[in-house]
Amino acid sequence: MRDVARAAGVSLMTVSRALREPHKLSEETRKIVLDAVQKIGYVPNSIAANLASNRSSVVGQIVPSIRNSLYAETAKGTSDVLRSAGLHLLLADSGYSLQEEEALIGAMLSQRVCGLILHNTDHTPRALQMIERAGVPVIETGDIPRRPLDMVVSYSNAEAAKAMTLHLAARRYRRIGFVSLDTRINRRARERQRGYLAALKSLGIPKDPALIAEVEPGLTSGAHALVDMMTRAPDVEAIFFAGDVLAIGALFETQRRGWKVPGRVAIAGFDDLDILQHTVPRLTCLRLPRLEIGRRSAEALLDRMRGTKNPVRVDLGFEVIQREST
Amino acid sequence: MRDVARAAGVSLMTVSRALREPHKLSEETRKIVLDAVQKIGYVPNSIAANLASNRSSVVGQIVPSIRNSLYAETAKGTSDVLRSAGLHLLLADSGYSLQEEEALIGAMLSQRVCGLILHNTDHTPRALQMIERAGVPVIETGDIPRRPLDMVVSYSNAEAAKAMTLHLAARRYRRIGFVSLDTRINRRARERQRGYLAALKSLGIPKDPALIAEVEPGLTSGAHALVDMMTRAPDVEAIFFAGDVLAIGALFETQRRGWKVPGRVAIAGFDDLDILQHTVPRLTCLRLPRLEIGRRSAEALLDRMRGTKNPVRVDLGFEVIQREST
DNA sequence: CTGTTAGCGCGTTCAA
DNA sequence: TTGAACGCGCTAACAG
Repeated sequence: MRDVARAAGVSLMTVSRALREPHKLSEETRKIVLDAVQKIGYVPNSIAANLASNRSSVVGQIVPSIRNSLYAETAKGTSDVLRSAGLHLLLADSGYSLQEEEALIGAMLSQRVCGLILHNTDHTPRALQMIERAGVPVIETGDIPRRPLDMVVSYSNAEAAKAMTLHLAARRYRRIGFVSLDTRINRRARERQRGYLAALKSLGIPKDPALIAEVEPGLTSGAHALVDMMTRAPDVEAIFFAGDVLAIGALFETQRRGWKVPGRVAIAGFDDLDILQHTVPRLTCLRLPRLEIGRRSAEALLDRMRGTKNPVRVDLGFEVIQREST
Repeated sequence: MRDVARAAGVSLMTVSRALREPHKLSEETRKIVLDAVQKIGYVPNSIAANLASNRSSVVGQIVPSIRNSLYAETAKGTSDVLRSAGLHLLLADSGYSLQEEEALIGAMLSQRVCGLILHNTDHTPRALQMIERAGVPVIETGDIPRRPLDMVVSYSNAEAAKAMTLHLAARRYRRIGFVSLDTRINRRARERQRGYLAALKSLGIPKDPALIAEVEPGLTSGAHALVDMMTRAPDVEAIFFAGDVLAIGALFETQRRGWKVPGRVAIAGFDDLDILQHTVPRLTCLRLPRLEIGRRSAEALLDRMRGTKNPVRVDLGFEVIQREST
């Protein structure tokens, strides 16, 4: 920047202003400075700018897994909105671990991110303390917690699971199975199971342990879950796979075995992955606003930085998509 | 840090050393300082540290699309290796645009990233100039260019496509179709087509325009491409879908139409997405080292930062996976 | 509209 | 083994 100032024959401050507040300069001065910037090939050092202004232009986002396209979708939404506001995304992957999340939060705060987006509503005590001390705006995502840390942009897992269960019941399925990830370590799975059970209760259908399973993530796991449940409870009419790619794994297994869907058993999934509208049969599922969660989170963060003090609590809802598999 | 120094009754410098070079302090001093750090809940300001030391702990990575699980895989590899070295990942999405890539490179250099990983081997002149001026180490990925910018960690698209075409020929398919993304704007697609044509030539099979198609990305697009080609060239025996999820879209279309694969037509894909081993039939494809590309890129960057000056040019190769669809 | 002065919070250099 | 002084590249606050 010094070189630019020298080349343009102005002070450092004028260069700084030419780049950040061009309207505050006379047209000619501005032009001279910007020409010099071009000629020198100057690239501003925003880390120095951050230090001086005590603000940064980076937002940190922590997702359970980058490889999971659902979270990639959310990250894409965040990234798009941030970029159009001139901010950047520091993205990290907690591997579904709270310890890892804590470490990442520490690292991000140490980088002085100007906001944090966490796809998680459980946090370690130390993580909570660090966030509080840092005083940065935080968005929680992935579920709607009773007592949010700060802002929330999400849908309700319990509501969504309940809605799908009721939908299946409305289509005259009575023996409805439910498969999710481990509810002990995954709050989202827990909430979904809660929604399923709430639906059964409201329908007056008794809970049957043979119709409830908790499994590892993955296609293979979904296939096994299907076969296990059909073996344990041969009269099961529909299975609601409330996790990741479980439903697809299960559907492929029915194809391999030549089981008719929904003739032999109906299958419903949770997230509307692209692929679900192309399988044979097309899969009934919930549509969750993955991209929108990312976008709205970023927007809420931007609003807060611009001075809004309103607590944000956005429920983006969901939709039941009825296709051929139920 | 000042608070910590005061609480511990030492100078700022001692605090700094306690955190960065603990072995250079007496044990008791170190202990006093670290206790104070704990008590105060101090989080170091690494942006100030970066400014003072003129180094940063952030690596920038630009991929064509975060939503594409192939790139998410690569990003995951990078992120894992960086984290274990105490560095961070600034991830961005160019949307397959060179202009956007240029803008992102500028933004990242302005953040003074300590390294750049680009999933692309074509760049705008201005991007090249900025990178050169900044003097940061760069990794190019996604193909093996003739004249790399700096370091390369990839596989060869042309070699991979050629290998698959030869593999199909070895299985006695003669009329082999080839579907890719737009070769005019996508160098990787161009290289793959080149590999396909090279294989035909070496086999003495003449090129047939009816057997070559360029389409948009997406499942639907793959389905259309299949039908189009089967209509234009009813005698096509095998189709090699060399792009994204095209092969899966095509396979689902055969299921919908009840076409036998490989009876009516054989199908091969490019990337070994998880799902390909679960479809019915399982899809023959290439296995590309997506995760490994990310890991090795990060490692090469780390090596360079530690002072290695060797030019890096890693060809991680690929593998043909024969399954049921061919 | 433009320039001057004083830091931002740390690391580097040297002296103690 | 420890500490003091200086500066990284920029911006805030003010003065002109």
